This record gives sequence, structure tokens and C-alpha cells, in this order.
Amino acid sequence: MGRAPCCDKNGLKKGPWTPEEDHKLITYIQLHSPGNWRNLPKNAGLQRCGKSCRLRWTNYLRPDIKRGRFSFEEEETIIQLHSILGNKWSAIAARLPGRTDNEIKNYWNTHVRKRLLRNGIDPVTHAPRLDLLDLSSILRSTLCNQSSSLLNVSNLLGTQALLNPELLRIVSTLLSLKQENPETLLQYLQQNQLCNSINTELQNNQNIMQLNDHHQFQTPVSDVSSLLNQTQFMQAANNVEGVLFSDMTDFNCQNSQENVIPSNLMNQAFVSQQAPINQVLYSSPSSSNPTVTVPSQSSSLQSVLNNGNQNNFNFDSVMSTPLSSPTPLNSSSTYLNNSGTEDERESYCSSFLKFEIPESLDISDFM
DNA sequence: AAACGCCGCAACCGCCGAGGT
DNA sequence: AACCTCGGCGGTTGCGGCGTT
Repeated sequence: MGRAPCCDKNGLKKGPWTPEEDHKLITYIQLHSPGNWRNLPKNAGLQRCGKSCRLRWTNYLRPDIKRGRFSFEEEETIIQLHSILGNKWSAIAARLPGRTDNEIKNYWNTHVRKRLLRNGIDPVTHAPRLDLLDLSSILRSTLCNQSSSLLNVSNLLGTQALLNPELLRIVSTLLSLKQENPETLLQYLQQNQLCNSINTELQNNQNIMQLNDHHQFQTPVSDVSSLLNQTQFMQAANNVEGVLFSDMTDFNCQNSQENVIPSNLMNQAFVSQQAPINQVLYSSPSSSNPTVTVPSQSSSLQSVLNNGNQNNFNFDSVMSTPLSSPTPLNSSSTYLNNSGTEDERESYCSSFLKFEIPESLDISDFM
């Protein structure tokens, strides 16, 4: 455990603490309080530097330290606070009684961070990461979890579409084809490697069909182009267009050729610190519920999309990793009990990433 | 059973700001 | 103003445990 001694400067010991050293330190502090950390080792009879003693005490020996697994509440609080404070571990620790900054930092790096990444979320910015998103799974769930003949726009948009340039490229291409020459749409589907990838996905999963309760789709399918006939795609494209592109003027396929999200879409979709867009964006692709709830009021997708005048979004901020990103907050918090498996925790993580702040948390402290 | 690789976490390192001289 | 000391903080390291092959 711990780092091995790298040197013996001044004859001071480094590396893991022995029980005897711990006992000396505890005994001394209980009798005298730490006082001057620099003088403590000498007074306590320890061959350590003051800094080492302080770290050992604050991170391990302090009597009020709570050890053991982090609870859901603690984990939720950590993520929420991190979304506000960034890597200010001491500030986060100050709001988690019994936990040290070092412990929280370790927990973040070894557990939470990975979980967020698995959910397609940048653990630094708390924004979705384009390179973590999976197009085929999006389309599969979109195409295969329908109760109507329409594309599930809320699923598309709510999950990842706003952030996935590949999906946007495809959607834009479909729309463009629809407008230019509907006959070419099917040809596009057949030519685009997307067909193959989706086909593969579909064939690999015999259980995901039931594409439509009312239409002629059958399972399994051997060719996505037969699955998605032109009429249905027109319908779907219309539906997507109506919601997604209603407020756009210069969205064209040139952007898509470059596999770049159109700037106006980015501006509208990513918007804004005010809109609780994370309610839309933090849903897990692996969530058991494929349909994402899109906020309905001022935070609704439509208002987000219509908010075209806000051009302050910087796409670089998603791809790079700024220190932290202020995140809009809601009030009430949903807690689960402390038990649960890692998977449950992960699932829960996906849902609570709506960043609801416990009422006990005084946000004004951070402002 | 042995070798290997991954992961968790205690501990170190270097930097910074506050306070004192 | 310049320097020094100290405490605190965030980033990083690497040992040891554990799971996998």
C-alpha cells in the first residue's frame, strides 16, 4: 500500500505508516492537539515530516472519518457538487461529513468518473461526449422501440442526437434527399454503410424487433432498406423535421459532408446555461426506459431549439475539458436507499444526473 | 498453481496563498 | 516590498490485492 520511499532526505521516513507510528501520532494529538505540524514529529518522536503527519492524520487517523463504501446519497452529492465546483475536492469534502478530500478524489477517479464515461458523459464538463456515443444503438433503439410508425423524436433528441454529429449527418442527409429527390432516399439507405451496420445490429439481436404494432414490420429483418420503406421514412423525416429543424434556415448537406454539426444547430441545441439541458442529455443509453423525458416547460426541447439567438455555445468546450461547467439546478432530490449493486448504482447514476440538488445544499455558498 | 494485468487507494509531490517578519 | 514559513490543495504515483488467463 502506498508509495514506496523514494529517498531518505534528512533521515525522515517515508512510505506507508506502521501501526506504531500511527499510535504515536494519535496519542500525541489526543494529548496536545496538532499545534504546529512542523514541530509535531519531533515532539511525538516520529521520524516523519510534518506534512506527512498532517496528511496521515487528516486522511486516515482522524476519529471522525467515515470509512467504507460511499452511499448513493453521498455519490449523488459528489456528482452534483462536482458539477458546480469542479475538482475542488476540499470544498466537496466540506459538505460530506466524515469524508476526506483525498477519499472523495480517489472515489471520483476510480468509480464515478468511469461510470460517467460509460454513460457518455464527460466527467470534467458533465457534458455528453461525442466520441463516446454509439450511433447504432441510438438508431436501433429509436427504430425498434416504437409504438407508432414515427421515429421516436424524444428518444432521438433526448438521448444523444443533439450531440452526435453522425446521427445529425444522417438525419440531415435524409431530409435533404427527401426534399431533393425522394426516389434517391432508398438508394441512399442501401448505399450508406449505415444500412449494413444497422443490419448487423438487428440481425445480432433477435429480440429487438416489434418495430411497429400497427404496420408490416417483421422480425428478424434481413435488409434495413426493406424495413424502412420510403413512406415511413418520409413520415419520420417529416416528424423529425417538424421538431428538430423548424427553426432552422440554412441547414444543408454540406455540413453533413464534413461530418460537422451545423453551427446553427449546435448553437440552438447546446444552448444554454439557463436551460436545464442536462435533463435531456444525461439520460443513459443503457437505461431500461428507452424513452427520455423531455422537459416540458421553458426547458422543453422546443424552447431549446427555438432559442436560436443564443450563440454563445462553444463547441470546443464540449470536446475539450474545461475545469468545470456550471450546471442548472433543480430543487427536490430523489434518493434511493444505500443498498444496491454496482449496476443499479450505474442505472441510478444515469437518472440522477438530472442534477437535482438536495435541499440542504446551500448553493449560495458557491456563488 | 503460476503469471499476468488491472484496480483501488494511501501517500507523496509540487504549487499556491495567507500570514508573519 | 521582499522574503520566509506554514498549511492546504489538486495531481500523480506505485504498492499490494484481486481477478483472469
